[in-house]
Amino acid sequence: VRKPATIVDIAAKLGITPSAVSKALNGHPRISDETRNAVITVARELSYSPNSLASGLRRGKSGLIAILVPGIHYGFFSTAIKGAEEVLSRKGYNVIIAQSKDSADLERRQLDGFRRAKVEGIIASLAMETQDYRPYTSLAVDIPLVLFDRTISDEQISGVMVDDFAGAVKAVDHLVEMGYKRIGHLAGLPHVMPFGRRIDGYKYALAKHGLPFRNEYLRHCAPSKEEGIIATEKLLNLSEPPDAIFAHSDHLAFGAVSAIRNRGLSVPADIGIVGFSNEELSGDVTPSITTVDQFSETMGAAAAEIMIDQLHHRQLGKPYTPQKRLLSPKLIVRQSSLKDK
Amino acid sequence: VRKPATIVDIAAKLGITPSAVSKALNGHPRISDETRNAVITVARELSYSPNSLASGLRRGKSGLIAILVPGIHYGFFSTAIKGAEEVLSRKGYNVIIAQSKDSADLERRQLDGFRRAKVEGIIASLAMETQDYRPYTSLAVDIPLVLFDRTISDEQISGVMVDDFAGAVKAVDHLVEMGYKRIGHLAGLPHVMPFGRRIDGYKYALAKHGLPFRNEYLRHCAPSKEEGIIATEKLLNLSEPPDAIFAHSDHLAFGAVSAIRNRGLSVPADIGIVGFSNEELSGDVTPSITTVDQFSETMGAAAAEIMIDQLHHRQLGKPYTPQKRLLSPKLIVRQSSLKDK
DNA sequence: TTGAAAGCGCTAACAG
DNA sequence: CTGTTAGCGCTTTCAA
Repeated sequence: VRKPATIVDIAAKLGITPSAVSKALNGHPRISDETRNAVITVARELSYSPNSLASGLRRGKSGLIAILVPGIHYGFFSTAIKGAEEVLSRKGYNVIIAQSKDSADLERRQLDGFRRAKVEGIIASLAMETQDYRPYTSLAVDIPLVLFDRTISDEQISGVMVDDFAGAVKAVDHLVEMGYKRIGHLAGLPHVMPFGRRIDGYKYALAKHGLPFRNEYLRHCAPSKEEGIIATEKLLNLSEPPDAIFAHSDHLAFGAVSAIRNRGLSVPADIGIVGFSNEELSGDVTPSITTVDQFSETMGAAAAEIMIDQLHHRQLGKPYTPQKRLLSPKLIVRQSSLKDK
Repeated sequence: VRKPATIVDIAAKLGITPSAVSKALNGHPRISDETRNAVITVARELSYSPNSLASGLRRGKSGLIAILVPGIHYGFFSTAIKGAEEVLSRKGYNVIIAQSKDSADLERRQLDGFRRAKVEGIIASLAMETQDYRPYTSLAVDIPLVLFDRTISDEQISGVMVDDFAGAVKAVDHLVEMGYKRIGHLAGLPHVMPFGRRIDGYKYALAKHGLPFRNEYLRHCAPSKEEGIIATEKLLNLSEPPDAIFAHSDHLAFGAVSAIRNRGLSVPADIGIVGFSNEELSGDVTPSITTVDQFSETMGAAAAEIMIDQLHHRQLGKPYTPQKRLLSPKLIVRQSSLKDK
């Protein structure tokens, strides 16, 4: 295990000083082409690789950007990470990731880890459990922060989200158009912003169409198939069960389909279903699931772009006004809501 | 934007030296409890956060471990990353990730980025395109490396994989048991180790059951639904088409089902299907897909554990013998292969 | 155009 | 038990 070459080694070999080597390597203007080329040649010979811990320490820049998500394995988040990673690595940053597992405590610890690693910026989506936003607001004072999807409504923090309210309205509008009249909602925890917005949109759309909001048609659940099954069974047990369900995630929608079929009922003939998120396989199941696309990859990329912009301002010492980007969701109509009227 | 506190600030406030502070903070034995507690108190007051660039530079340890995968958004890889991240972050490492997008060139560049970041170890799965393994073999000389799933058969490099040969045999055995006789294979590129092994297992199992291997029953394709459709149509156009298909990915299996149904044929009555990987929704589609589970999360976790072990040896200056871990895949029988005999 | 010198924040001998 | 000193590899004035 030989020691990696440093700029001192290169300097020694050429009989010049490390500072000259540094300048040559960093495209500094005040250096002769001759020296520069010589340096580059020797650097290659010694297979020199810059030590970014050292340059980071010196310049106060680690070249690291962190991404924190509840869980890497969820289709939505992994796709968002993909979108962000591509933008960030193209700009020369290394991307560090961590998961909160929806725990406020773990989330804090991961943010601490980022702080120690001296990341230049943090892109994050809140843990479901998080209700105390101070770890984020205080973080944002020192480190550029961009939240996505599960954001907070703080003017000082940049955020990217989809218009969840509009998405929910589109979903309900569509169900009404298809002739469904008693529309239930498998909702998320209302304090999580996107979930709350979806609930608001659901209520708004019902009212718009002159449909009553019924408390027993609103069920809160975590976004898993299992919870979807349980919640749907509860709905089906009502004396007057819904004839359509708007689920706040596709996983819930899968559960709903499964519960409905277990009762010998059919989707979409008896009960219509619309999900949310457009998971990878939502179009491949039978019946295929009508859903609201959130453009997760675009969200990740947009968050990364805002981060780059913010970093750029900071570098120039310019003041930065936090950005809010709102993407327009898209309804994707598939079999699960296509009632034959 | 105030400057973050350093150990010098803490030392100044207490009238001691930075080195004493360092010892107190790192649980060094030669320090009085009194001083230690005082230091900890002041550290908290100043909301001190260690600078791991500085300590990393000094100690030659960055606290960073890198994971390189073809694409973060594939269910298999994101789950493996999740498994690895949990082990690594529990051990106090920060995890940096990058994707090769199956390009050998990008893969190289990402590895370079890791090298600059002075990561302590690299966990990777090869790009599909990669046939020249030198970037990895030469890397492994300097930096602990663990490959998973898409590995190379180099004794000097640790690896974690599933027994793809056995998995393929299980798949074919099962189809034969169900009464299928003309079994085709939607295969991957043979130079990618797991895909090659699956082809070998397929051939071996055919022979074991006294079934002929027919070249026209073997089709190479990338693991996507689209390619699955195309390849399956080719198979169906044969004068004597297969009555079962073993696909090397679930996505291909989805495509196969779709192509078969388009011909007015049924799965599993006319043609049986077995996939590979157990994607998240493979049990939820109709018909549900029989598949071979690879335990992706376990693979990621195992790779991380081997890495920790390897790092541990290195720290103690002990020689390390590269580990190979082979997980046993599990056949999950679902509707797509359940022929009514 | 190049060199000399200082220092980023921390740790590890070694001395006291 | 605590302090002194030196230096990890790099960048950045400032001077030559």
